[in-house]
Amino acid sequence: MALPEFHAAAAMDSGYKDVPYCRKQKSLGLLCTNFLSLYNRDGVETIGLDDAASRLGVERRRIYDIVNVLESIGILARKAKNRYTWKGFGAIPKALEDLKKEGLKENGSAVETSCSEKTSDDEEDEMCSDFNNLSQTDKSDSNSVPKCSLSNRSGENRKEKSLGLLTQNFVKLFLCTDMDMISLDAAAKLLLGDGSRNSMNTRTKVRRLYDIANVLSSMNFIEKLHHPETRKPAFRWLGLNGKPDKGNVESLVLSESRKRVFGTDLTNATVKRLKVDGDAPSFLKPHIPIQIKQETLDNEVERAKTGGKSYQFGPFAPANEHEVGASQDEKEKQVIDRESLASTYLPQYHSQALKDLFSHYAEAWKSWYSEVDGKNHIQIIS
DNA sequence: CCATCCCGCCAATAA
DNA sequence: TTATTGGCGGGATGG
Repeated sequence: MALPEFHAAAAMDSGYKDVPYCRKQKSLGLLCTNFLSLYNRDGVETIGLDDAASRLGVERRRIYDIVNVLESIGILARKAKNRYTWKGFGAIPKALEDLKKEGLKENGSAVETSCSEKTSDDEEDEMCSDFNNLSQTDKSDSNSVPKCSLSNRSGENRKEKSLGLLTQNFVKLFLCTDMDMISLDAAAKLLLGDGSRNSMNTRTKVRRLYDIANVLSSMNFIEKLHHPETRKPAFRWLGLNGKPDKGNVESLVLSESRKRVFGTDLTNATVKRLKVDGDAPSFLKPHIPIQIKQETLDNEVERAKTGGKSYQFGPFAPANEHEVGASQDEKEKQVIDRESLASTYLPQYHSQALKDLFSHYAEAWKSWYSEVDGKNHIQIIS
């Protein structure tokens, strides 16, 4: 094990002026999009972390980030070590409703903040509604002080700071409160157990929130915009649809907001951020061979679906045509690595995939509507 | 400037 | 113990 390394130093410059770096291509948001387009096909039921990492060309660590937030929204579920189960977008409505219920119950009916209408109301400010923990996975309690943690011998404390939980709390903020535009650092202060008089704590929290916001944005559950009056950037909850309100048809799917344009390259990876130091041992991971066809096209992002519904439901329309090779994806481990790595793996989708992806989104959203349709679905504020 | 947030060290946890 | 998971925050990037 360890490093089988193809220290052929595949990537790493060596003469090509290629992309200097470009941070955007490595964002969590893009990674999430790629992750989704890669696994949101029919036939996928389980996802191997190693597989995901190598196919997406990123380090393991990144996969954990993505997977954690996706799980907190119900799209995935941990099945076992190195393995997650794909639940699909259809599981989201329920997950959100549960979150809403939980949030509402936790804090004693926080009603609303009818504090007049401060001209150009801000976002948070005071209001101490700590959406603290929620799950106490400990059963054999054996007398546990009802007191709030505090000196929690490094126990649940770690979990309380998990990305997943933070994500849920962040979402609850939108679902259970009347405020619909929240700035990250408002959210950070608000979600901080409360205290949070430390700037450092907040800073860290905000960093995490940025991460979360990025993946949620990539799925269009929230959107970043600037506060009308205040230049302060904030996020708005879009929910399961891109923008409800009035039966306007317009864009049932992401209007034209893509914020993060999906680069021309569907895979992240390749090229690291050069270290402070010139050289670079660079043999950490087998990285991805620079295959990437780099077709110079597909920048029209959300094309697809020309007004009509080309696909016909089904959980998710079959990616009409060819393999995907996701057939044997149930017993192996990380055998694939080396071999497949050398060959081509990644981008066989490209624009085609993007089209499918968006079509799928459209269908998925429609089906969610059916589920929570007339009922008292999630609808915040007014 | 400063809002964003990637990278990856290294500590908890699980096998 | 080793392998997985994943906090955490330095500091680069992009506006």
